[in-house]
Amino acid sequence: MGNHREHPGFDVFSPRCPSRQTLENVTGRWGSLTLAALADGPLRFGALRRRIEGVSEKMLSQTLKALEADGLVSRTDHATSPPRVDYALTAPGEQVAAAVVALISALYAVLPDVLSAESSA
Amino acid sequence: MGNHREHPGFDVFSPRCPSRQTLENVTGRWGSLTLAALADGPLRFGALRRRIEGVSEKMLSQTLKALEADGLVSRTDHATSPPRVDYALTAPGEQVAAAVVALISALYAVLPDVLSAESSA
DNA sequence: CGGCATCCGAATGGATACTG
DNA sequence: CAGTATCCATTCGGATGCCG
Repeated sequence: MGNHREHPGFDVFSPRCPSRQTLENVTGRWGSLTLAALADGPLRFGALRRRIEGVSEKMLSQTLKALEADGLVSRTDHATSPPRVDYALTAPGEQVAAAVVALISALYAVLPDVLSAESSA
Repeated sequence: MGNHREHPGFDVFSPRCPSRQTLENVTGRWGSLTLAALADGPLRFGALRRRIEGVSEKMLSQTLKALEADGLVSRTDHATSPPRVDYALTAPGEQVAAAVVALISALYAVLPDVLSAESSA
């Protein structure tokens, strides 16, 4: 179980499958970090920006829009002054974010090997 | 357990942490698909190219090089005629690839929700 | 077959300035 | 604070041609 081949309806290897685009939104440059950041709980725009170091306003905005369009992230505009907007994971978003966090954990686990591989290059 | 916060030595949210670059290699446009493809076993360059539909020769070559430099993928040149080069996951690569496959599985599971979210946009 | 080198248009993405 | 708009440099990435 747990193998991607067990979902006959979708094929991420095919450019025409919608899963491909969603995969790119999720695994894109900022997508994975955004989901991982929100896995710890809802965050405001500015807090997200500070948490994901190096992301520009523009890219964060774009990334959040894509994830929101995918229904993985929800946006709550409190319409107050000063403005306050919260971003949070939806139920599907939680599922995907958990997998992203697991991937990052797996990465951390092998990073010592990776670093020694790079130093011997 | 399984949370990324449990690895104090590394922080993927910091641009200076080497894990960040590796994460981008793994989750990059073609990185995740390459790892997923190799999760089923070693493949030759051409087979890989056919499996990952839409990837160009140049990008596949570049992606494989990055993953090889990270020590996640191994390259075996049989030096025969006609040429034959096999790509396979290393032990660390297997760990990461398994997490990628799990992520894709999670994605498949929520895709119906994603698609309905998109259609109502 | 499995590459690498080059060219070039397209897309990405950051800095800055501006708005509600 | 939470964006949007514009400009611009960098990078991406496909097409082509060549090599062992």
